[in-house]
Amino acid sequence: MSSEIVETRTRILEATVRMLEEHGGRGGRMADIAKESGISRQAVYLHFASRAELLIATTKYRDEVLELDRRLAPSRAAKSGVDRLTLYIEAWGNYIPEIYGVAKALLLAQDTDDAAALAWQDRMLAMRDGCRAAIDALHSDGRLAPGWTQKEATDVLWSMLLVPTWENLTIECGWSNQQYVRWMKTVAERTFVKGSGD
Amino acid sequence: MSSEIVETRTRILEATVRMLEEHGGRGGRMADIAKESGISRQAVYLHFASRAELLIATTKYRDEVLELDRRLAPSRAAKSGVDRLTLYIEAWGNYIPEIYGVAKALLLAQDTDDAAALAWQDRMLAMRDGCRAAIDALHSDGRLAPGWTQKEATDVLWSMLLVPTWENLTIECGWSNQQYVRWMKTVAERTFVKGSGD
DNA sequence: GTGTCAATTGACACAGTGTCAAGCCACAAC
DNA sequence: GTTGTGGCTTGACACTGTGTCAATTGACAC
Repeated sequence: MSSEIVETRTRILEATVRMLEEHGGRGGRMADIAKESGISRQAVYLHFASRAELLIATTKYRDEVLELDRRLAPSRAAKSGVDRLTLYIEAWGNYIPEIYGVAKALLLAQDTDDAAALAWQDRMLAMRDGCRAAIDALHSDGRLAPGWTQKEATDVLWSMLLVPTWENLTIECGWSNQQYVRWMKTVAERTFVKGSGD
Repeated sequence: MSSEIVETRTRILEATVRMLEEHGGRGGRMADIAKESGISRQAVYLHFASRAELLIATTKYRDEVLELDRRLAPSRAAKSGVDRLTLYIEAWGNYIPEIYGVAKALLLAQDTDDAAALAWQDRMLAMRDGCRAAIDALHSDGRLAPGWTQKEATDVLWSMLLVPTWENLTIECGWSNQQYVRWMKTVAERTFVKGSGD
């Protein structure tokens, strides 16, 4: 039955998630993942051609399971640019901790694997689109702070929402995720919104 | 003569810098570095016990050669908190591109090597001190924007000045370094300085 | 000459990825 | 009932890169 194929594949993906979440992206060798899946190391290669491919598939799988699209809906439906901006930060900021393990592994795999680098870049460019949409909405409302071009503002917003920044604030500085979301919103408002009374 | 030891050691360090700058932190295997130094691979191990140790030594070496301390002096001598903040961003922002290759390599080595992780963390904590000093100065002037605790403001400033953010803005977004410095100053002022007229 | 010391050569252990070939086993078709 | 077929197993092996070890060379110092 092909449902068994799917079953094994899914079992590998779930095991990968578990291993990576547990080790924070480090470790999680093919042999470990195989063991965790309850199959042989070679069997993993029957489903995924390489470690990079497995990581990429796991990333996509997580996005589906965690319903990234649904989480972004409130931002898309926002009535004002300011709302769009803060709702986007909220959605993304609450999403990062859920994907951190897998994301970190893919981030690290970039070093040695071009396919992984490309996949991560794709992922981040999709995230950039959300930033761009928020900045564009702000601009349409005439509330983009003076001095910014839309591209520059998008680039900065994008960069400040990157995983390493989140990583530093939460893991290194000990912030809660709530704290992260709250302050990123504040920083973004003060930085990008015209006349944000402080 | 021990001057010859130093000479070889320095030659290795210089070669390491060249290799890492060239490959943007990727590549630069021990064999490559040895070849670039004009000695055998094993000879490198006579001077540095491991790749991680070599990377750490190279980082320190660069800080000395590039006179990081001297570059930070203007910020330390600043009369106002606002000046201290912007001069610090300027110094650090202009320093990153000079160390990027080596920094990136050390950053990547963190994954597999605990000593490298520790060394990088040390390095970043030193950078955090500069951020803290700037925020403290701002606070002393009574110009820290309302809402911030000094720790939180320090954490955010620190995080936004991290190498990956610079990397994304310059390499990914194609910004010039001048552009990076200018906008980081602006973001920091709008975010942290009370009554920064926008 | 003898000692010392940096450096060389070449071999090897080890970890982790990825490949290959042979075989096992359950289930389906005829 | 035997013949496929497909998913999986086992075990061996190639390859890369790090780090170790031992024997040797060559220069310079005393």
